[in-house]
Amino acid sequence: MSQQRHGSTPGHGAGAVPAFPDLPEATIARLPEYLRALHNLGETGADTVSSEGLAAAAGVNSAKLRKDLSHLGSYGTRGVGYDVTLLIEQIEYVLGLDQRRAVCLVGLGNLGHALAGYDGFASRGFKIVALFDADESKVGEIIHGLPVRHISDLGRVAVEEKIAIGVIATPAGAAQAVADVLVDAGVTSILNFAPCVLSVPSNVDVRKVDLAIELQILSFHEHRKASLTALPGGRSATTAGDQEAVGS
Amino acid sequence: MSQQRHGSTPGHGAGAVPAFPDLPEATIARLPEYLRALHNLGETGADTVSSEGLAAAAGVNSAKLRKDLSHLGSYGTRGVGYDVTLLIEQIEYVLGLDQRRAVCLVGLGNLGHALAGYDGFASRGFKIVALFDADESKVGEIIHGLPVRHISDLGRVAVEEKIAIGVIATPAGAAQAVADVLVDAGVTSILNFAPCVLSVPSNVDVRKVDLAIELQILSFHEHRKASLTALPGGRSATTAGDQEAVGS
DNA sequence: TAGATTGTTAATCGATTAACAATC
DNA sequence: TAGATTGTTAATCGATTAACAATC
Repeated sequence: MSQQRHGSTPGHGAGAVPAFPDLPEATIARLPEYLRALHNLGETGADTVSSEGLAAAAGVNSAKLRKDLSHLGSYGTRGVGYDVTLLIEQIEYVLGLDQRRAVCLVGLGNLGHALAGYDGFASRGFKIVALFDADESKVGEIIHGLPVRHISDLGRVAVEEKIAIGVIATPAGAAQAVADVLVDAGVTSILNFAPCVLSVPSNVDVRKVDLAIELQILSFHEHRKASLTALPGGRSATTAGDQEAVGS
Repeated sequence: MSQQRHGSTPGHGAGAVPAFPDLPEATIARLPEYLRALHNLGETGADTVSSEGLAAAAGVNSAKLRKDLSHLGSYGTRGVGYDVTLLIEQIEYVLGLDQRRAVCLVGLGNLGHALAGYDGFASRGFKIVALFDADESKVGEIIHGLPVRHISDLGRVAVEEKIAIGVIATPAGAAQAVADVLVDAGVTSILNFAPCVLSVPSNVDVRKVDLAIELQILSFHEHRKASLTALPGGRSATTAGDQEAVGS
């Protein structure tokens, strides 16, 4: 689901060329998936890829892929497909991945600890530059090469290090206060792992990842499937469904 | 965004009362958020809550909340609001949280280790009952009270322990093989943290959490906001936007 | 009864999809 | 040219929202 409203760019200067494509939220959320698939294809040595091929690799249908890419402009060649390298460059440009963005991580419990060491960040255009925790006994500890600083330094360091994205991995009770400090320090993007709603100004983007919610959604479907098999006309779980790839 | 297609319950037995409400995917994804908000409200001693109040606590607007809840049936009282306890019971029933579901976790690297110790699972209706890894040197290690087993035991144990949900936290290269074993063992719900698309039969639900993708989506918005401030008619990031809560 | 708030309606909006004309 | 595949159109579908009648 989309996680954040964005005021549709109000009143451009008359006649100004829009510096930036106005992409549908659903498209934005899929671009990183296409990018990952393209990187994989590039490693296998492919120079070009058809919408059909890329769509399969990204787990979507080809009409949706072409529609999504058409919002970026016209970077395919009819009869041929898309140039893998060119498309990677285009998507990375739109996603703003041509510049490495500084990330700070707040909260070094179980999850924060794991996030601090997560390879996927560094390998995909992000650099964790600072760690913070409220627990004095953790301050000074070196985690994956970075020292833990006290949360009271967050505001100052966020400005100094030009933090672009703040990741909140604190307990729910502390998350809003951390968000407030981040916002005051000028951070306009927050990734929130705490199970709570954050209140922020409308120019700040928040995305939320809630692991328990993901399980609860799966639980709903388990419940639904169980009730179907129990139903008179219901299809049994083992016979139902054609073998088909997943995604959307 | 929704992550999985669901064949719309085909051909019920004639006249059979549907055992289960057919909820929109977007509604399902919000129910856990409402549930969390309701638990918070319950702890503060509230007996009833209005759609306005609950919506605010869950970060959505009240029309959406009422529409969502109307799909469950009619559990509010006009002029009064919703009974907190009753609504909790209803949502928990629909989400299938009245029965504790057994979860297994595959892949005990950085992230898997953190997930194994994540409180949010146990406290919200799930129980991790087994851990698996391909690395022989990890087998036998006790992590948060559970022994790590070798992945070759996954199929057998998944059946024995009646695993309802498999969580994949392996590297991307191993994820599909793990999914195949889970599916063979009859597991029909998978939460995938590996950055890759899984191919599974259509009766299996997959949800995907990709941390780097979340950052890339935020990066897009950072890029967009930066391009706005550079624009002639653009609003500066610091003056833009009314102070408003986030969500949806 | 008067006030409050739900549940529903209907309009609107955005996303998906199939089909195909454009074009390499 | 013939075959392949994009980019776009238009129809469809699902989700959101404001407004309000129903009703506690």
